[in-house]
Amino acid sequence: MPSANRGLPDRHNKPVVIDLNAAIVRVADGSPEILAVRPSGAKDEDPAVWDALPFGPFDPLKHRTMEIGLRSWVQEQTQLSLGYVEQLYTFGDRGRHAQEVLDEIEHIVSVGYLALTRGGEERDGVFWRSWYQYFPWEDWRDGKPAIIDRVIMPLLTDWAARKPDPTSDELSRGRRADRVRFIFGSDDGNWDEETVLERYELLYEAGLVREAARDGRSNAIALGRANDPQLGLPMQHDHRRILATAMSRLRAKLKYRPVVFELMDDTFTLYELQRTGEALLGLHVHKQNFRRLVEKAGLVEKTGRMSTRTGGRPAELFRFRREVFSERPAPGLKLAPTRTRANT
Amino acid sequence: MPSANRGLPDRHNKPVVIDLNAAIVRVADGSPEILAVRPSGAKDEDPAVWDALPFGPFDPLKHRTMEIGLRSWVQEQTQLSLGYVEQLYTFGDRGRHAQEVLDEIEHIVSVGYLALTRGGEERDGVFWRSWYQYFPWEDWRDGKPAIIDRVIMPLLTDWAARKPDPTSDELSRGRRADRVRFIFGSDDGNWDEETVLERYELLYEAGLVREAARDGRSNAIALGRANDPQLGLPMQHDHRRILATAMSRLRAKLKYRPVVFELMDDTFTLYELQRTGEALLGLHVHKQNFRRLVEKAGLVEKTGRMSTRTGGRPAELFRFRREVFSERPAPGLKLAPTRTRANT
DNA sequence: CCTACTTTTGCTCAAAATGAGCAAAAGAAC
DNA sequence: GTTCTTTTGCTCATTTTGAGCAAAAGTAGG
Repeated sequence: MPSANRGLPDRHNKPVVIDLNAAIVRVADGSPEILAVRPSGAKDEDPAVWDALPFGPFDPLKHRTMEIGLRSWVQEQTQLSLGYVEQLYTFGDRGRHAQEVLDEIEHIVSVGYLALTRGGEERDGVFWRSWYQYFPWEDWRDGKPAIIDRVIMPLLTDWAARKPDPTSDELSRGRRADRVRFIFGSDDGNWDEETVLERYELLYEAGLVREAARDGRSNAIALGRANDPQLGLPMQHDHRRILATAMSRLRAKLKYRPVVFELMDDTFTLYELQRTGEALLGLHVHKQNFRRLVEKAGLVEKTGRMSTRTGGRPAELFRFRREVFSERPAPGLKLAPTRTRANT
Repeated sequence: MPSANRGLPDRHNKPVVIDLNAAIVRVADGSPEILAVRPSGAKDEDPAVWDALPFGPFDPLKHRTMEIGLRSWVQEQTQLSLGYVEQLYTFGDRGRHAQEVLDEIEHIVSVGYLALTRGGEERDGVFWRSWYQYFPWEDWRDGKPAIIDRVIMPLLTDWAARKPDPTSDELSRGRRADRVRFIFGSDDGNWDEETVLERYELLYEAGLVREAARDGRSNAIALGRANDPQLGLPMQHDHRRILATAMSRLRAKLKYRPVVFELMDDTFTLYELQRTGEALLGLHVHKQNFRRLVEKAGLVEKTGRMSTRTGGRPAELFRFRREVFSERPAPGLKLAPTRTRANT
């Protein structure tokens, strides 16, 4: 077999252990929710216990691919069978997991996945929570979140003014200010809803999230504030980072691939579709233009039936036009934010 | 420590071994090239020996992150220090690696990376090769590659007409025809240059690439043709799949992030910039519009100097405007293909 | 110096896409 | 009926896009 030769001399790798993590998303009535787990026995309200994403091991002997492995234990753990699944990123940082893991013999590499679903019950220890509870600054549907100007920007500006730790591989001070300015977009005009991950990592570096303190990245000035619930709920391990990655990916993908429909019921009104899009993006869009876009792109087709639960004029029920998959570049929702409020 | 609790009961994962693979890209004079390695001792011309991507182990004890590990042995192996590096995808399929690996005790998970660079010498066993030698059907710069109509489409059409193997999780027959039509875009009009990976996987499934035969996925009818050099050079392991992933990612990213400049010299003419863009996309773009786009996006600035090696009127030399990084959504080249040939 | 040739650069123009608002239609609630 | 709410249809100015014409500024060859 020609392929039997390897390009390089043999070597012995250190064995590691693979952890699969799932950010499972649904949208329930305008709220984008992700499935969280808590250690059995922990009280729901105990703030000292942090949520986790569902996660589990990858056993290459049991499952042919990682995705199959993921589906299998998600099913077991949560009684939920996943539809759309997409790999996000593989994190392998040493010391990423907190102290408790450092002295384990094994090294853990964690592979993050994004999954979309339409529903699923809660059970004890498994429940849905709005992702904006972990990322309060990401929801701009009612304008710029107050938390940004009231808490985040002051702390970040302060952090940017300080000298970076010489041991870090960070650049100069001016850079910090730049990063803050264009990642958090000091003026509203230019909020980029896709850079969720960059924002989280900035907050982590600046020591403004609790995970940073846990990992020994202390920030005396910010320390008190990092416990502020307005800075979002923390998660175990690096799960909040994985969630941020999932949000970034989903917000981007929405625009060029018809993935929203994985989250919709079989039939829906155009406004319901718009609402889930907005929920995910954390932004408002112009209603009439949204409708024009969706119809012209041929993403939906009329069912002929009407929905009466609108409160106003009944809305036509639509369904996803599956044929778009056979029409070349299957498009998404090119949602552009509206700047004007008051457009109901 | 609150984070010390784990969401789930302890479990014992099977240890696996992590392989890092690098698709290292440069563009030399209109040719997009990737760095390939051959086993030392193998003759360059021997077609029974397949190229590989540079790859190496990840040792979590030696390197803090996978990316650092990657950079380090790429440096050792190829004397090349990488600039831009981006993680692509983690492949964990059992049986993905050919037979020779199946009886190894360890399971291998391979993480693919894309890296961009400006040059670098060749050494024995390490050399640059146009990526279109591995993917001849991806270069549309001189119109639709003849190979598609002459070899690929007939074989695929034939394959689509046959019944899928009942053991596979494939769908019905009509689906196959659909997939062929819209992934390979039977009529030119709708070639999507970004779906490199989908096309490779289709060819793999249909048994039209040599790796498929190696992995035991036989296709009697296509078998003779899979050795046709026009179907591209094979690579060891799943390296051609990783390369396809890299091409897809790079072609997509080009359009929304200023990554081309990682491949350019310090100063360049606009046409040189266009040529590398075209080389990567495998398409032609309208010259005047390209210039308009690039200048209006503020991606470049004049240096004042001129280039005389144009053969015609001297061209102004430009440089990348680094400030774009501090101006919100750092844009890319929104290259749209030209349909008209003969626009020089 | 003059004449082709080549390539860069500037500009125009029609067609399509985008962003925003006005207003009629069709129900529910009272 | 009248009022309120929401859906739906349409218009309109502005930008963006795709494509082509033509002048400018060199080189190469006589």
